[in-house]
Amino acid sequence: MTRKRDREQTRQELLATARRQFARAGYDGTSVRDVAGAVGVDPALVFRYFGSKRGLFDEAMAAHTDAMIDAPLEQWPRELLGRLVFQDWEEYDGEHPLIVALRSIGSDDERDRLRDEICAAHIDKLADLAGDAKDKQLRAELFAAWMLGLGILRSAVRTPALAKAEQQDLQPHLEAVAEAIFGRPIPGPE
Amino acid sequence: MTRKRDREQTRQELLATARRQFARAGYDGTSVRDVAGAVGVDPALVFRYFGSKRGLFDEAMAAHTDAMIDAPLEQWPRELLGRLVFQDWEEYDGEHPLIVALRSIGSDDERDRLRDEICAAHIDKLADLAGDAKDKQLRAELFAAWMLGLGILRSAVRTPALAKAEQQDLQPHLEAVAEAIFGRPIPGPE
Amino acid sequence: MTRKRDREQTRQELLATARRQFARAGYDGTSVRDVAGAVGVDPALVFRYFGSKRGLFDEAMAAHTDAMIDAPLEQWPRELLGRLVFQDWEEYDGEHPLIVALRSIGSDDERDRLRDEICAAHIDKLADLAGDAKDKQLRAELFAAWMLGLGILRSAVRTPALAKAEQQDLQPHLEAVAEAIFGRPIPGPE
Amino acid sequence: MTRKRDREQTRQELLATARRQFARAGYDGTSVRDVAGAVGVDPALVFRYFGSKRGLFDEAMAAHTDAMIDAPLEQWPRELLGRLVFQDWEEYDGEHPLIVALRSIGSDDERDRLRDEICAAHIDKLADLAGDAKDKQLRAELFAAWMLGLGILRSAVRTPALAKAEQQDLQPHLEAVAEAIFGRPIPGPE
DNA sequence: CATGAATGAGATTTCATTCAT
DNA sequence: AATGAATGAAATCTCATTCAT
Repeated sequence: MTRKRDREQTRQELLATARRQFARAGYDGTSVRDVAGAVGVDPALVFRYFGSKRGLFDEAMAAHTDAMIDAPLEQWPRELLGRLVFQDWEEYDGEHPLIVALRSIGSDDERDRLRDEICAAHIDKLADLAGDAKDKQLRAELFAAWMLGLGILRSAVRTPALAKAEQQDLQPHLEAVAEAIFGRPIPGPE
Repeated sequence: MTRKRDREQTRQELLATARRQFARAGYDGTSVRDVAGAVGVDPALVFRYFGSKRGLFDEAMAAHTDAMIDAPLEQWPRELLGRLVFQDWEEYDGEHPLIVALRSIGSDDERDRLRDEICAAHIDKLADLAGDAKDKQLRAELFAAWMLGLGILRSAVRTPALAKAEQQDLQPHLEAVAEAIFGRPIPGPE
Repeated sequence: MTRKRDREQTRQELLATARRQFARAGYDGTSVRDVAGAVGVDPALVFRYFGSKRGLFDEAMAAHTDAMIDAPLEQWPRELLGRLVFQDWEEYDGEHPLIVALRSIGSDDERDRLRDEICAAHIDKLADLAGDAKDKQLRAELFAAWMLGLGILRSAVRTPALAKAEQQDLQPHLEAVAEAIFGRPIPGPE
Repeated sequence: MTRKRDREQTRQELLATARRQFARAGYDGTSVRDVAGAVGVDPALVFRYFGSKRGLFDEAMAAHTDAMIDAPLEQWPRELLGRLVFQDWEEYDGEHPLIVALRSIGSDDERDRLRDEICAAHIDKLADLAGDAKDKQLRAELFAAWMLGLGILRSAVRTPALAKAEQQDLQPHLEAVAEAIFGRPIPGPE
């Protein structure tokens, strides 16, 4: 009955389970007991490894934010569409991690941290697509807003058309909207 | 010494306070005690009036979903922009009620209810703007996604450019994107 | 099975029980569960009434510090001997409350508070007995130290002779020591 | 990378650290983890070496009770004053070990053990100073009480005058009180 | 022998909620 | 109809301690 004594493996299992549970039920709706129980270890272990419930949450959510986009600027829109909207996020129980983060904001500090992360990771780079328009930043945010909205409607609200759409169904619309927002054509896949 | 014995007034005060608190701290972050305390009544009253904490939440959030848009079809985009993005939502402590709802989803049933509400109130009508395109519903959802994303970025994430933008700053972008999505020009204000 | 609903009575029972338990087992050795259980109420009630475990402790211990000595200066030594040494402290399970307090110091702040209380309640007044000697304060502390030591040896350590001594057995020694410390005779009971 | 493998050295370090921590924070306020951590070893080692937390405590506290006073009877009062009151107890973080012991009494057995230790080490011998008075034992306890009280007031409560007094400031008072208690002059130094 | 992964019990505290008055 | 005393469940977290490695 006693678990295999493999720290790293146990840690990873806890993180994976935490991701799913936090995604499904939100921060407050998930208890450390739940997570530990699902993995089959004692809740105390969670505190040993992650210090606190929040520590577990942060580490679980941070896991997949790292990966930077490494594509040429022109392909960012399509890349973001793929990443922010058409991932299946099965690790997060089909829930969009940004929404999980959004749902789990519990203080202004956390809100600020989330904003800074989103800006740094997604928005700032987009501004370059607007050339030297005076409202570059705004345009970037307009586009990011669309991505975010699409992600939410598709994965959280599960609106009928978006829920069953595939990425290629959106490709023409993507190009049209990107051109409308950035004021110049953004080439699609050649 | 005892409170004004005006049942209806107390109910309304409880709802108004609940709206603010739920918006600020989320469902789990708000306690019945907080709400009752802020109004100056006994928590037990909340249960007499609303049955349960969830009952209070539902009634508080439902209060302002009613108001239907009563404008000609062509003005829906602008109307929605005003309603979903550029409201100040002071009743909700500056927080977008859709986000409050989103943050408070605690079960699949609640998710379904939220979806149906959003579709009925905002999306279905938009589809008519797409004329007889075969992906009318999708286009409507694409546009709704943008609105939603804008609202979230502006009021919840508080992204810099959007946070200080005024509705008129977005008007040209609104027209461009609407045309891109619906495939035909949507006239701006006269 | 449900308790009589008398707030004040319940409060007093909790305080009385808390006094005994804290005295017997010290602050850390006593759990809120224990106290509430002994009174037959739910632990949550303790928090409702006293805010925290510390709140319960403080109120329980403060209960009997108030009573000020209202005797002429010359009778202070005998009075203190009665109060600090020859009380039976049955409310505190036979334990000297100062020792309970001493045992329960958990931080420097608490130490400081205890010192100030002891000085204000017992020591400062004693200084007047030393007339205008330049080390009045020191003499007062020397005498207070004796009282304290007697109380501890009698009630906490339960040293054989002191444990079974009566106040009158100490009276001659009290007079001798008081005179030795304050440099002048302190009249006994006439 | 692994610690110096000197069992005895590690034991001593653990004991020294334990003394300080127990003195500073009390028995309950000190965790095995703290002690082991401060020494840089694994907590499990503490259990190997000392069996239990209580075992560590007992051994740490017993360490310095041994040293017997090896002076002529007449010099005991002054000797005790030096030992019980004017030690700096730096090993115990400035805290009087008797108080540490007092604070850490957790059961009646422990209380009994402490009493026997105190009597054997300090009180019994003092009785001889009272000559053949019929209340020799009581007088010895009265004097010991004073020492104890002084120690507590000086090191635990940190009463102002005592906290900054030096041993020589107390010498005349010591002689006066000793004479008052034992009924005969006790010669001072030299 | 020593390590450290893992445990189980228990502590304080907070909440939604019920029920006697 | 309204109050507030009381409850029971659950949550986070800490500790002493054990046991496989």
